[in-house]
Amino acid sequence: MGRRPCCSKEGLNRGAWSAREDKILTDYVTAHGEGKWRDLPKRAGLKRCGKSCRLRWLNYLRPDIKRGNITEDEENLIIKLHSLLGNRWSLIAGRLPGRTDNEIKNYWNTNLSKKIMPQLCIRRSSKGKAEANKLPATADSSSDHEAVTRAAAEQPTFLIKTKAVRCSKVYIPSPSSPATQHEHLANNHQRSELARCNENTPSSASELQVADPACCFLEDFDMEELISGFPVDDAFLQLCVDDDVGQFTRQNDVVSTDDNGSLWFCDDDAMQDEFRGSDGCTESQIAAEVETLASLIDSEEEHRE
DNA sequence: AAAAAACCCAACCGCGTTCGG
DNA sequence: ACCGAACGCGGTTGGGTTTTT
Repeated sequence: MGRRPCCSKEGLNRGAWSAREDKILTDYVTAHGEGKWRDLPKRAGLKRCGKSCRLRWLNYLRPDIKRGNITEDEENLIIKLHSLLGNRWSLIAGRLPGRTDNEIKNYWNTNLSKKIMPQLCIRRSSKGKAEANKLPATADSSSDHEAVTRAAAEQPTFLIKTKAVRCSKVYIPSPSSPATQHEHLANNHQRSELARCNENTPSSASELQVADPACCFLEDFDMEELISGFPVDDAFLQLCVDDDVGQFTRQNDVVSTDDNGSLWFCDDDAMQDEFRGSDGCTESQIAAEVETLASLIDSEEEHRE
């Protein structure tokens, strides 16, 4: 059974939006608020798919949208966040007020990816691609591809794997290495702060100042996702079996430890091996990155005030 | 000046996740 | 617990604009 299309495409406008359509959509959303995108076109009298309306509103018409002129600070933040989060554009955009995920994604693809990884800069153009499609793969093009793959593999990366792709495992590195004893999560107080963030309990500003800046920064991230980069000890293990955090063990995942004492919420040995064998990303590197990011954002917010 | 190539970004598409009945 | 609808996300495409030849 195929997926039902989001709407009937027949008789609908496609492509660029006209000023009149923009006005209709803006007026409608201003009057009725966001949501119910599927019904919106009919109610507003637009010949557009609901999805298209949503996208147009979120990426272009919203009043708080900031357009163009990405500042150096924003650029640095994007680079930093991308190194931590990868292509999680919506998360990155969430840290850049007024910027949309689409804008950041485009900006990354057209500007930053070249700056960061010039060796990966193989132009994508519809014409070029059409040409490429016409031509059989040459020795040169395949070696280019290999070079790109190699460069990508060699590129140091400190990604926080915020969402498992086709896998629900959560990997918690071993506490045994000295590097795992990094300061800002080394005591139970801070760990409990972390747990509280996870409960989505609103914390007062003063409370948050007491907590680790990294924790404050992490407050509105999905802690279940981010926790994969943190060390584990007995107290944390206990948290895992408590109801509040017990969600880590959902979906029939099996909690196990490996030879290094690392904790796995996954019973797939092959995947564990693959994950372990990936890059050399250490907990301390992640911690340092998060801390840097936290102070960066703090200073940015101070600057705005 | 014209054609081709490159660039840029809005919009589309399909899939995964969340929500509500 | 299940299922379908709605939503949200990230990858990709298409076409307008700018730059190069």
